[in-house]
Amino acid sequence: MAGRSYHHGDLRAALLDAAESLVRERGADGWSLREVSARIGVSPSAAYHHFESRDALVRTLSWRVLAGLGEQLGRAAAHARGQRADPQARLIALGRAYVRWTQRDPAVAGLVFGAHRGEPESPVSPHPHDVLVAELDRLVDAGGLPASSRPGAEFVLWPALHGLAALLGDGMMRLEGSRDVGSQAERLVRAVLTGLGAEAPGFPDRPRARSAHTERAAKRESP
Amino acid sequence: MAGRSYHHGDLRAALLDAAESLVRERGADGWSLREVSARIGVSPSAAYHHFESRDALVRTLSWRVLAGLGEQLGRAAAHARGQRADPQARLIALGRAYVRWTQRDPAVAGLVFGAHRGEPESPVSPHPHDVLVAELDRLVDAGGLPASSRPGAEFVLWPALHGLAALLGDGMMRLEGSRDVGSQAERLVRAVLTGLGAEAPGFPDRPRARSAHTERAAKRESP
DNA sequence: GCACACATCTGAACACTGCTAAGATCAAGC
DNA sequence: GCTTGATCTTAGCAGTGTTCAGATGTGTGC
Repeated sequence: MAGRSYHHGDLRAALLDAAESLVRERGADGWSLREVSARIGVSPSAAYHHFESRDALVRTLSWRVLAGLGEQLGRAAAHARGQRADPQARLIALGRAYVRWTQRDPAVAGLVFGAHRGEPESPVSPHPHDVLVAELDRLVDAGGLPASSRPGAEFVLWPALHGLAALLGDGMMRLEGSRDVGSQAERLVRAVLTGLGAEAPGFPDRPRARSAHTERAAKRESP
Repeated sequence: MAGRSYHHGDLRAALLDAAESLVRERGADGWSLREVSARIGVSPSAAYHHFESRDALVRTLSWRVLAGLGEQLGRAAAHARGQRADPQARLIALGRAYVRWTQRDPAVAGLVFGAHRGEPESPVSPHPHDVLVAELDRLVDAGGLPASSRPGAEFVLWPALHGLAALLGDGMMRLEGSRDVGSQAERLVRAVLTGLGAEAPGFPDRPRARSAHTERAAKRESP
């Protein structure tokens, strides 16, 4: 579109797309910026008018992917079956979707997991973490988790799910057959939720944890 | 030692040491093989007589680090206080040690977590995963976990701990104050263990998971 | 309809990387 | 004391991220 001669219609998006394809084809690190440019038919230095550096491109791409994952998780939770009978059903569906995503796209997942080294600034919306937080709140409202266990619960369930996804994604842990992945996620979510629910009301000095994302969001709302 | 003129006494170990220092100083990716060689005072190509490639060096280093972590975790579990009163104390100590390690050495941890992409062959001993498995078995023996919940329990607790370590390590999750990290690990371990313990004996189609490490070990024992 | 300003992209170059191949240097065994 | 083999070096290749001066368009005000 928009003619392909000198000015490329939307080079920024094209770069991100090409990079994502390359990641999928050759792994999180098996590609170069020059290759991305060449695939689009543009000079190697063109990318620098849209991204500060290669790292910046990777970061931006990973934001895009993360937002897409957030939407997926939200949909998965919304369409969870059996919510009536089982209040945990929505979070289980979320967990299954998270883990399945890692397995469907291990290279992209690896890129995302490795791209956020200490840089909390991320305009990701909806952030997967936020989706999980919302579902935990909803679980409390539905009576599936005692309110006394709620504070900081996301900092138990989120790491658990993330760890499962990460280990499955980079091949450090393997399951037999593709259906088992979901079952494993379900077992993990169930165990964590019932474990949290069984906590004594005044659990020993509950730590106040904050995700980098939440931190940013909080800062934006109260300037 | 052994003269420093032409033949370097133990270049292989020296390379690993220098690489580890560089990782600690500049992050998991902020260094080059040439820099490692230069730091030792050796030509850039010397490393190739001891490692097939840069990746091979990284892999070997991460094995070494992982084995060290395994030992740390074993010691932490062994020296856990309050085992008498609380059968979960050993695993909690292990969890605390795991998470504290990530936080003490985030760059090295990042290297280790990112180095095992699909390559399960790892002569790591004692592997952290094995230490955790042994502690779970011991917990069952001590009556702290029903035997019916034991199968595959490591594939719930291990991801949970790993996720917490990974998120804390790369800055995607932050805790306030250094003591809180341990408390968070404790809460997570407790929740997972009591959650697993509360499972109905015939939990829905318990998946058979295998870690890459266990797989290798099993293969070695039954050829 | 035209000149100008601006965003966009190119070409050439720099310093650096992982890696290879051929040869120099040393230690040890006959 | 010579030879063998391991160990390290020198030189160089192809490819990388990044920069910068300049070419090429696109749109705006006249």
